Amino acid sequence: MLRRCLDFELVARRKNLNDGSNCSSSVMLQSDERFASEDTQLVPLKPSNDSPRCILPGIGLHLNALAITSQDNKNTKHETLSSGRQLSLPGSTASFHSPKSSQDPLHESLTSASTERDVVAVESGVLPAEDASQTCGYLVSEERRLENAGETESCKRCNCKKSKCLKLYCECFAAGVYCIEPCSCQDCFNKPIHEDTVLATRKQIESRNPLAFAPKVIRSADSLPEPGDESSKTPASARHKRGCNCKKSSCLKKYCECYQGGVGCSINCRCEGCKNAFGRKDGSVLMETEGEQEEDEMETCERSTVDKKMEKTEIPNNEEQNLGSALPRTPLQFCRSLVQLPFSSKCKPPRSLLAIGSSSGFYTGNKYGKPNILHSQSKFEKSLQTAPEDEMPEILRSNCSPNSGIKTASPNSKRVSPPNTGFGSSPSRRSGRKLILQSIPSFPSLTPQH
DNA sequence: GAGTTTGAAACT
DNA sequence: CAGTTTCAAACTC
Repeated sequence: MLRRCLDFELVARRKNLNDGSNCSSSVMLQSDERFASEDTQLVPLKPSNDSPRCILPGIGLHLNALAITSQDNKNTKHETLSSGRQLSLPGSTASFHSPKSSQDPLHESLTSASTERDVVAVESGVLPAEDASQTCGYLVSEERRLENAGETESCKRCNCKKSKCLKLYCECFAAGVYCIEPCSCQDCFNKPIHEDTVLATRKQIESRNPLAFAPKVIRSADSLPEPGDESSKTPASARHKRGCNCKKSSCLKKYCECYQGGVGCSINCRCEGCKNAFGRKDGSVLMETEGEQEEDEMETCERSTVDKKMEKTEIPNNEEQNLGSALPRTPLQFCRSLVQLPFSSKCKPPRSLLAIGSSSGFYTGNKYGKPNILHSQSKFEKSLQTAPEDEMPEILRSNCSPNSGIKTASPNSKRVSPPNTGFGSSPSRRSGRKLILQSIPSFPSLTPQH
């Protein structure tokens, strides 16, 4: 069901966005396709577009999906609802294997397949109406966001010089997508042409750290919200899987992965002087709407929890003001529950976001500043909330929750201990991975359940 | 745009 | 596993 919901969401967006800016529409479409492809376990793709990162479709999904989608979007745009003409390529693996010098072709093929699926699903009415309704708010926002992105900046990707884009230093590689045109990397091996190398490297990295390509920000299972049940949302539900280790940034800058992911620091963090606006390691939460303000206002951080509570209530108001719209207020919980922020001016979605989820759509190149992230997210949160969790890999849920989670890795160690974890069991994650890497021995059992 | 800072990733 | 180095993003000027 969850998966279906996501797909639906995507589809809906697609439709809505078709008219939107190129960027947005394309992105959205991509995501859709991506999902579809995942379902089918197709392999993938390569991101073709410029803004794969701008929008991440969701949860648990691999970035590759995005990549794929980007092109897909384009394709879909035209074809979408119409015919499923497409490719001659048989979608799946076959396409993946054949490295084509030009990425587009590959993409196209992959995309097409997925696209069709989406369309079919939609048309068939497989998706529940509910989903659609939930998605509405999101869609609207998304649309807006996309527009903004298109207006403002073009998405930028990696800029690797020495890593050959084969290490986690490379955002593209870390996200599981191939580098594409927008990248400014040098000696890049993260391309379809070097598929073998990429896969081998990934395997190597995963052997060292099975969760290396897993979403960095996860939501704990216990916080799984019921759809529409805001009360159950827990601010702390989203956490960085491994925790940060910030020393100087006070977790107030994007150097901090927790902050970058829009989540609060947790007990897993080894940060010093944590002032994370999304939640401090000690459990206190700063509710400032404007993250930047927070930086300036140290006092705020020092406020007692009581004060903080007060802030929480206030926040929503701020949002409204900022947005100048009728956006629903965002309960504190809301802010935190969602995961990622759309920080980037560059359209690059927080990595973790991608994984987590659904929210991906939210992040985008928003022109809003960091703080805005919250705002924008809040818009969608309601509708989206359910999705993220759904997509969350079981493994993450069960093992990675802030409390139990990855703790395998002691709070002090960065590296995640190798698998014995139930990592492999998570269908969603698996599927995402599959898209990218055809198959990874280490996760044999993962299979998308539909 | 160049240079600096930062912290994750990689290495020893 | 701790310490160090490398790296590229984030940030500053």
